[in-house]
Amino acid sequence: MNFKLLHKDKSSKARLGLLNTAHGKVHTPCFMPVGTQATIKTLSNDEMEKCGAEMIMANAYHLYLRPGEKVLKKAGGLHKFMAWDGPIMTDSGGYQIFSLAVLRKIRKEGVEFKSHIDGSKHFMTPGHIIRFQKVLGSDIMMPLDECLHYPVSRNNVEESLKTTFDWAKKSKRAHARSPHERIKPAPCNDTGVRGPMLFGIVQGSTYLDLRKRAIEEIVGLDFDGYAIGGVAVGEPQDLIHEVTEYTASALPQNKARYLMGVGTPLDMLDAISEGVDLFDCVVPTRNGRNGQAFTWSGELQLRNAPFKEDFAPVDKKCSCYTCRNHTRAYIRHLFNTGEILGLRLVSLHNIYFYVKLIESSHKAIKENRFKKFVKDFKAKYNCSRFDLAHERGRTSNS
RNA sequence: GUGGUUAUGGUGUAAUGGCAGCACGAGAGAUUGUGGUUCUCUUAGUACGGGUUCGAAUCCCGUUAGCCACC
Repeated sequence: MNFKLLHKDKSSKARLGLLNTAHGKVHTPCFMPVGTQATIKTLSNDEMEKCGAEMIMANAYHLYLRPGEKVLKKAGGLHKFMAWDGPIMTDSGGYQIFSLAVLRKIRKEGVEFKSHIDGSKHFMTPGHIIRFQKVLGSDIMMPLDECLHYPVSRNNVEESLKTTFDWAKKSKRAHARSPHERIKPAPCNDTGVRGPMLFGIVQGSTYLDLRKRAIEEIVGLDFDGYAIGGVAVGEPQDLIHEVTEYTASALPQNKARYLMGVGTPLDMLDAISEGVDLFDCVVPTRNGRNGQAFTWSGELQLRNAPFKEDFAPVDKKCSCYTCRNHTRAYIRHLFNTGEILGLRLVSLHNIYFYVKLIESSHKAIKENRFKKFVKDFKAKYNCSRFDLAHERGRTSNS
């Protein structure tokens, strides 16, 4: 078994688990920082390890276009290429083909699209993408799927689900056919896992009965874990949680559950209490590069004027490198002057915060008080937002 | 001192006598299987004082300030 369920919280559906991969163990719930192009933007591997990140995410679509299969094969796989020894999950690129690439044509066999970089034409089948992820040496592979944006008609979802299911079957077959020898376990690896895992993806937009059907079909194929896809693609907050809760609770207990592309700290805590184990999201890094910091007392837009002479750390309760050494005023200055260090400092803090938030969740789940943990966190998180708005109101009135 | 010339948001610039516009800046917001990207919104101006005119950033007079040339 690749996934072991260790404990279930008694106050919610939250769970603790252990995911064994060819490159080491992953404690779930786990947040995976996103390193689309074989790098967590602006951060070094050393910094990621110090943050405590266990597994990272990369993207087959981007790496297929650049640097390409030839380079990655010669490099000896993605782990060697980017010098990251830990577990790596790779997204198939399904999402990118539908969000970035132009002129895409979906056929039964696969998808034809033009590169968003140079306009070159490509044709990808589910089999190609599985084989490429094996060249990468991915620990957890994702199959090609179709991710629809919200809102979308029921008819379109039904049609799309047929394609995604068909591609899931083909991915599964391609995985079974091709050998695993490209995975070389890390020297210290004691998980006994040799090959890559393949997860199945559940789509179905916000139609719960279609989700139900998709779950039955995908679970019937028996994947190593299951992903909830097509969530947080433009729908309102309450729908995100309704769909997540429904889908998570209908998935098998003994397999890892991965909520794709989510989310904010609040989204993650809600999803954990609904029984989700894995997350990836660009928010801590992308928003970090735009000056938004996540803290135990709320979100800060560090470019905002009130921080001009604020010589406190980003978060008093945080012990990351950024908070131990620098002030809000300094970081605001770096953003205002376009200095690269600003992007790095906030990205670093946000990743550290996300990892620590998840670690605190582990403790709370173990002690069966996760529901209260979430309630307390939310109270402080929203309270701070109010305080800041209140302060702003006061300064503008005076 | 004399002659010439110029003066438009914080900055740089538009506007045959007829709705003062643009860019940057500044202030805020958005971003969920990556956009260091982009988008949205807000802010703020005819140097000062007179005159001509239905109507003046625009024409006339004066003041102030800057720039150029000549004593």
